Amino acid sequence: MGTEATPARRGRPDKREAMIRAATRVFGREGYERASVDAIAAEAGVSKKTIYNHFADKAELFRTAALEGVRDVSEHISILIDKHLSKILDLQTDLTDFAVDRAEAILDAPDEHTAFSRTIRAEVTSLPPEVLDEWLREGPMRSLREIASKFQGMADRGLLDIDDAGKAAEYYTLLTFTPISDRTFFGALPISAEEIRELAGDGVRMFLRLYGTGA
Amino acid sequence: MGTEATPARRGRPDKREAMIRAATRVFGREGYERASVDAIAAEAGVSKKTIYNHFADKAELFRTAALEGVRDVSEHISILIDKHLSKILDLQTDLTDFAVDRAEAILDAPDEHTAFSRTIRAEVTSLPPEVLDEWLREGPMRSLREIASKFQGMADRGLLDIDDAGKAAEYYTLLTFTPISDRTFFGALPISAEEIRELAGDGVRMFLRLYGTGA
DNA sequence: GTCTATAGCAAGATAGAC
DNA sequence: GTCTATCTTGCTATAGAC
Repeated sequence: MGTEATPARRGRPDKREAMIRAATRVFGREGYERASVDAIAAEAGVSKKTIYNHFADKAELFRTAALEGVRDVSEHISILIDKHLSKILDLQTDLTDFAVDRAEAILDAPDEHTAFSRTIRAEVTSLPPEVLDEWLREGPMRSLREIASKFQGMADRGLLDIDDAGKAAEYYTLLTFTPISDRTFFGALPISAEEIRELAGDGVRMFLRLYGTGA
Repeated sequence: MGTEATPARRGRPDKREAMIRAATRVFGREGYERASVDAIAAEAGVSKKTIYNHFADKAELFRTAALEGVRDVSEHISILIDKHLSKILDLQTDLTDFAVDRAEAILDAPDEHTAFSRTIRAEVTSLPPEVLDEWLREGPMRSLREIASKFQGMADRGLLDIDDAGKAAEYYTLLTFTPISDRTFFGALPISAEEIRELAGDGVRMFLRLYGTGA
């Protein structure tokens, strides 16, 4: 009695987590269509039926992995934002360090989060619009909001010359993250740590030419 | 006698073209795995066997469509480069007009070239590396080279303040094309002509703050 | 070269025992 | 809830007539 007090306790949460982790890896490695539920079950160490007991179908498993995964990554980036953008000692250095850490967190993430995000981007036209919306809100838009908030604080202290903090955060991302993302096809092609740092540093220099105060 | 004088005459070139066009559309609409050779044959108005007579397998059909398609798009962009970047009357206007036309040529292309390019990007990890290399050379890298060449000419005439024309062309693309490409997931989500023009114009203003001479 | 028909297989989803 | 075994579908690729 009472063994199902919380939703999380239904069906052993560790197995559910194993299924989602396996789904993330296999979907990321193979893409949605090529990924077989058999392979996911094998990699999770459960039977296929167990997967169908927890998830209505392959699509629901994918959606669940997408939304839980993007929250994990966002949470990680949120921590990086606090670490690098709270107390600024040197703008060029701190903005570059954050850019490097963020690029590695997104494009070189463990547990195949990177490959899975690439699969999500490949499936935008097949994805239900509301799932894509939620993924964007919980992922890219959340990070953008948090960065904009830090930039506003820097502007208030005279460190940046900004009138629209949201736009500045967008250009910061465009200049320091997108070149790395584009060059590697979102983490699919290899890139050295040195090259990441160089691209991030170049981007920050450009960003400061647009938004710096010379302070 | 002599009906097979040129390779192009083998097997009616119009049918070959129809198959490649159909492949481009179906691969673009469905993605590689979901696209069935049956559907491609039906859309081309030929039987499936005819496809297998011309192409060894589904993968070769995909590769052929990829490389012929990227040449078409590059050719189109090459014409736009000559049209907008040869005689500069007003930098902001000419650079914006080119950015708008290029974005529409790539992200709103007829015959599903846009959707097919999106599928290629989704398949980078499954694609043979040499095919990806050739696709990059014939596509993005070719356009970049041509833009850099025009920028060098402008720098020589004192219109731009540039030391590395290749880098300038990369930043121009990053600032005027990538925001549109990112926002639409490479043409998957709709965007208005006004918004394209606004994003392109903003990007050019940023570009000129980085590379303009004030002339 | 082109078509109709089919072999052979992989994968999503389900049934039924425990 | 979990597993083994199976049903069913849809697809790539081929065979064989014209």
